[in-house]
Order: sequence, then C-alpha cells, then structure tokens
Amino acid sequence: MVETDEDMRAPATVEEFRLRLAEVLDDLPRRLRQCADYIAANTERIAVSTVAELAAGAEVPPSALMRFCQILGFSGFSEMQRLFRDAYSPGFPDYSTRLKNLRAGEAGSPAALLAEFVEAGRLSLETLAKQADEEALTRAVDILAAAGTLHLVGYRRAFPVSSYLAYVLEKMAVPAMLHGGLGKLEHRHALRPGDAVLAITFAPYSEETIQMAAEASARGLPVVALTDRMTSPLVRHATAILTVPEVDFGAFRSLSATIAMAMALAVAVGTAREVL
Amino acid sequence: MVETDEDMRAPATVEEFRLRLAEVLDDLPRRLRQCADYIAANTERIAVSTVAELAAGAEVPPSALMRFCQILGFSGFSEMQRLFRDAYSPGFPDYSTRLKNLRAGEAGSPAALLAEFVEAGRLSLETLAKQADEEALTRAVDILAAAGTLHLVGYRRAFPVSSYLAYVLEKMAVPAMLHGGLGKLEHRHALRPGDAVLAITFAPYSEETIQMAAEASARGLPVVALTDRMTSPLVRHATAILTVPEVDFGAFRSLSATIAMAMALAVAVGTAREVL
DNA sequence: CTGGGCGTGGAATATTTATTCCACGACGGC
DNA sequence: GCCGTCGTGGAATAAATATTCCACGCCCAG
Repeated sequence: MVETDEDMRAPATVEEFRLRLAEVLDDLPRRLRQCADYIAANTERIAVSTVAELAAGAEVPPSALMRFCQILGFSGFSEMQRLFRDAYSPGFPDYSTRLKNLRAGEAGSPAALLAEFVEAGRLSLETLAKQADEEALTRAVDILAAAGTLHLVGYRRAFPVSSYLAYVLEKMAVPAMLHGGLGKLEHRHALRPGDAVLAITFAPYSEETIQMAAEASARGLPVVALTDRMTSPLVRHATAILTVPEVDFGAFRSLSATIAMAMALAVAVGTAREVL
Repeated sequence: MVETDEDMRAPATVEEFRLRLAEVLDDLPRRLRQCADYIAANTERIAVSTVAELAAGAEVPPSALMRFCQILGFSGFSEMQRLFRDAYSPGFPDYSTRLKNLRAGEAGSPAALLAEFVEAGRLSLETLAKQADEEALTRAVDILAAAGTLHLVGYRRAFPVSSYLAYVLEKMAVPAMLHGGLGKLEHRHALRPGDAVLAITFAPYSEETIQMAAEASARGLPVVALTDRMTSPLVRHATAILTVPEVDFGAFRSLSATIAMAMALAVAVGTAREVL
C-alpha cells in the first residue's frame, strides 16, 4: 500500500481543500474531472448533500465521486463531508436575509452595489414573467423564422443584447448579421428582399436603430422591435413589438429581462427553422 | 387517528418553522422542551447534523427528538432536515435536466421558453446573492480602480458582457479598451505597465482569453478573472477571482448574474476613481 | 393506596447512504 | 494486432442513521 505520488493527508481546511483541488485538476481522467468541476462550482452543497445527490449533479456514478474523494486525500466521502459540515457557518439562510445583509454595508460599497443590481435584475424578470405579451412573441417568432437573413440592430446599451443574439443564432445555424455597436459601419445596403430586421433600442433611443427600422419597413421588410415601452419611436416601423420592463438602478440597466426575452426568441426561432 | 389540537401540515419555510416553534413552546413536557430550546438556539445546525448529534446537544435521547419533530408537524427528522437543506441551497441540480427535456420534448412554445429563461435568470441571481465573495469583489475593485487603462477581454458568450462593460466604463470616463469579440484583432501589444486586465470566460473557456490573461500576468500586470468556477483555467493567472453561478444550457446562458456582477464592478470602480 | 395515563429511554428494526469490489471495455505501447 | 494498464459503472456489501415500539416509572385522581 504505497502512497504513490498522492499527498497522503486529507485537507484540513476549506482553503487547503481548494488548493488540493487546483493541484490535481490538470491530470484527471474524464469522470473525475467532471467531479472536480461540479464540486468546485458547488462547494457549498457538499455539507448538505448525499453522495448520490452530488454524483447526480456531476452526472457521474456514485463510485466515481467516491474515487474522487479518495484522490483528494480523504478516506471517503464522509470524511470530506465532515470537513464542510464543521466549517458550515449558518451562512445566510434565505435570499431576502442575505440581500438585506449585503445592502446594509455602507452605501456604495461593492457588495451593496451588487445587491442593488441583483435586485433590479430580479424585479425585471418578475415583471417580465407577469406581463409578457405572448401573442406578440409568437408573431415575432413566426416572422423571424420565415425570413431569410436576420439583421440584428442594436447600438450602445442594446449592443450587448444584439451581439449575444448574433452568437446564439450562429450556433443554431440561423443566418444573422450584426449591425451597429463598434465600427459604426453602415450596413444598410445589406438588407435584401426576404430578410427581416430585429431592432433593439431603449430610451434614449438611438437614431441609427430607428433609421434602420424605418428603412426596412419602407422597403417592405418585416421589423421586430425589442424595446422598453409602447411609446418607443420604433413602434411606428414595427411589424411585431416586444416590450420588456427593465428596472434601472441609477443610470444603469440590468438587461436581465431583455436578455431573457432575446434568448427565448432566438431559441424559438432556431427550433422553428430546424423543422422547416 | 385524530389530529387532536395539532396542526397537521408541516412548516414549509424556515419562517413558518419558527412560528410553529414559538407556538408549541409553552405546553411541552420536560424533554421536548429541552429539544425546543436547543433547536431554537441552534437552528442552523439542523441541516448538517444527525439525529444523534442534535439529541446529544440537547441532552435528550434520540427518540425524544424524534417525537419533537413529529409534534412540529413533520413525519420525522428527515423531513424536517430537508426543509433546512433546501433552504440553504435551493435545488437547481435538476434544472439543466429540465431544460434538456424542454428541448427534447419539442415542447417549446415561445412563451414556455421565455418562462424558462426567466426562471433560469432568477435562480442565477438568487444564487449569486447568496454566495458572492465580498472580499474578492472588494479586491477586484481596488485593483481596477488603481490601474491605468482597463483591458476588457471577452470572446464569444462573454463578449456581450465585456462590451457592456466597455459602454458603462466609457460613460463613467474610465479609460478602457475592449478586446475580443468581432475583429479577432491582436491587441496584445496594447498592454502597458500600470494597466490591468479584466478577463471574462466560461466553460468551454476561450483560448484567446486565457492567453491574454497569461500574458498580462507574466508581465506583472494584475488580472481580475470573471468566470464560472474555481477550476477555470483563468484562475492560475488571476490576481482576484470572481465566480458567478450561472444556470447554463449549452450555448444558452442567461448571463443575468454575470451582468449584475459586471455592473457592480464597473460602478464601484467608476466611483472609486472619481474620488482620486 | 392504587389504577390509569403520560412521558420517557433504550433496544430492535427499517431505511437510507456510503463504500468496496470486480468484470468489462477502451486506449496506447510494443 | 495483441497485451497490459487504467478508467469505468454497476451490483454487492457494509455502515450509519432514522424510526418505531414497548416496558418501565412517575404523578395525579379517585
């Protein structure tokens, strides 16, 4: 029973545990690697889970997780768990308590800011869930699924959303073209018959986006608008209108709801097109 | 089997649990009273202890504690424990499974998809609030506030985040340079002494981002990593590490938590710099 | 006192959970 | 292309843990 190249003693603190984890990470076979990843991402759950639960989370059989514990230097899962159970400090039982705690820090502290953004995002999502216009969404999907190339238009704050859409659509093999953002390039001539435009803008609305939408609608191309309210200047040019309620924190917008909407749109369009 | 004067259903939340506890406290025989006292004082240990351990703590035999659980309305200790384990970290282990089914099941009406993305975002944000590392966040802010130009590195999925950061930082008059994303330009030579790098990447990690971080750290520049887990290859090059838990489904990631973190970072850095 | 009900502890049992073990299969070196 | 090694998953087993059950004794009412 030689201790080949493995460290014999088990980590005694959570910190040691992390180090050990990083240490072994590189040369680990597939399944054990999965364990390491999952455990690293969910360390806090070790204390309150069973082998079976963690193994399921990591998508490995329990025996793999068992071996993993041993490689880390523990005699088995129980020993590893004991480490985390002992170190278990009540943490923060539930979301609202924790949020209060974060906010309580001096105003403007990074943690307090984080709390505000998290809350803003959550509120936005909740509102979106309540008041989403399903009909408009379905219409938008139909339009985009039927079109040739999709033109994604979004400047400034909307650019992160449109660029993400471009990425996701590409993954789904949907032809899409990203306009706006960096190079201020004029792609107007790229609009071709059969194409559709997905225009994204929020107050204060960007002129370029509105013009693009206007141009497309003048040429008879369908325009899907993703914007903040029904009074948006985009509305007059749009064939389908999706509004997302976004709660701002100061001048800063969380984008959570917008991205959720954009993703739903993208995936729906992607699957609809696959079928065709 | 009459339910004399006892409430039949078990508490469903920690709050309900506390109420129930206070409610029964008064008329309780000696041993059960001891249980109640001990449990009230050590509620947080329930999630990570065995019946025997808690019983020992309360100085009662296990069977007494057992009866106590039942009086509270639970079927037994296990059920009570489950309440606290779930409260500690809400189960999204089965979440990715849910999304898989959604795709496989061909179900996805656009509205259903939207609901899923909303839920994923909400979950991500809550988890972020619970397990954010305040210390690391503060460190990251200090580093970035003290630096010259900030280099934002994020390809693919991370690009929306870094581009949003670029936008916000510009608004706050913080000198920042956006790398990666579209033009595949090599900006490596742009790194200058006194600068700092904010690198963003998630599994599967993009090679370019890691190289950039490596380069910076080799030159002695501080690197802040915004990534998904502690096993990220970015970790070895980073001066400060921020991890965000994001419910993730192939290419479809809600990004809510990531953006919340990024925004908090940007605003904190912006205000810190103003003061200087 | 004395009988009945209730609280009690501990021992027996059921159940869950961890851990070991081994046969199979892939992979790489010879 | 064969053999040895190593990774793997699942089934068998061991251990821990929860849960039930019952006999005893205290206390109070009659």
